[in-house]
Amino acid sequence: MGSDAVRRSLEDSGLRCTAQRHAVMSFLMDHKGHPTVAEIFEAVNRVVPRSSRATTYNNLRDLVKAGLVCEVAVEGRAGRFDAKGMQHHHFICDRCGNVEDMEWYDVPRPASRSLGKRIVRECQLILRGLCTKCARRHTSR
Amino acid sequence: MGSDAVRRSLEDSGLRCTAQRHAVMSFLMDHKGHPTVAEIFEAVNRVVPRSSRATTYNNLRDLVKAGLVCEVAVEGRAGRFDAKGMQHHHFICDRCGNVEDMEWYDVPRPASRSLGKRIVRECQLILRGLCTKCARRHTSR
DNA sequence: TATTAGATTAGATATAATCTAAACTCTTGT
DNA sequence: ACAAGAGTTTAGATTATATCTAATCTAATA
Repeated sequence: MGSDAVRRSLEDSGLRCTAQRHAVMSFLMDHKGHPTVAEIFEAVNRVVPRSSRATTYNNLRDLVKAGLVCEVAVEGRAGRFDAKGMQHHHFICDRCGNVEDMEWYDVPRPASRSLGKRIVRECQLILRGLCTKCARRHTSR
Repeated sequence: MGSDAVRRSLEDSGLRCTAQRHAVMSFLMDHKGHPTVAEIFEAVNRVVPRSSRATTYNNLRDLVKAGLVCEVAVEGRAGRFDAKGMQHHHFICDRCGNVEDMEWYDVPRPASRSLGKRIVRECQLILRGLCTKCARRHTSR
C-alpha cells in the first residue's frame, strides 16, 4: 500500500497526517495479523525515530473512531487491531488468544423494535473456540 | 434463585461447591447487569467473610469454562460477566462502556468449509454504538 | 510566515489480571 | 474415624495494560 494512499485515507477521514499516525496506519495495512498495541508501538518506533505509548493509543483510538481500523477486545489480554479492508468476522482462540479473520457473510441486525433509541455503529460476529493449531494439540494430548 | 439450585448447577458441571464459588455464582444469577470483576469481588466479600481477588478470578474462569457464565471483553476496560440464563446478544456502548443484553435471534454459523479444523465453542454477536442514555446526550449536545 | 488547533512526548499513575507458596478443605479409601 | 491427595483459597507481590499530565512541538491554513 503506497504511502500516499495512506495519507489520502487519513485526510478523507478528517485526520491530520502526522508521521506517527501515518506509521500506525501503514503498519496495520501491511500486517493483517491483528497486532496488539505493544506490537504496533514497537513497529512504529522502528519507522519514526521515537514515539510514545500514549500517542500510539491516541492514534489507534482516532483511527477506530474514524472507522479506518477496528478493535477486537480479548478477555484478559491486550486488545488487537486491524485495518478494515474487506469486511470479515473474527475467531478468537480460547487457548492461545490469537485472533483470525473469518470469511464475511451477512448477519441480520436486530429489529428496530428491540433496539429502541440505541444507535448501532457496527455489528460484529465473534466466534470462540480452538484454532486449528490448538485443536490439534487438544485432541492429540 | 435458591441456594440449592446454585449448588446443583455447580455440581452438575463437576465443580466443587465452595462458599466462595457459590457466592460468585449466586451474585451473577441475581444481578443481570453484567458486573465487572471488581464489583463481583466486592459483593462476594459482603457474603463470605473474606475472599481474595485471585479466587474471584479463578472461580470466574472455572464458571466460564463450565459454560455457566459468559464473559464479555470490553476494550480498555474491565471484562464483564453474566450468568447464562436465556441466550442473548450484547450491546456495548462506545461512550460509557456499559453492556446491555439484546433480545436473542438466530445467527447463522459460518460454513464448515471456511471453519477448517477450528472447533467453535460459541458464536456471539456484539453490537456497538451508543446506548439510549448516551445517544440522548449526544444528539442534544 | 504567523497562527493555532491539534498532536506528541516522557514519565507518572491508574487499572486490570496473574502469580506465588503456604495454608486450608472437601472427598475418597481404608 | 483418620490419612492422604486433589482441589481451593489466601495475602500480597508482580506483571500487564491503559490513561493522564503539562510542557513542547507541528501540520494546515490564511
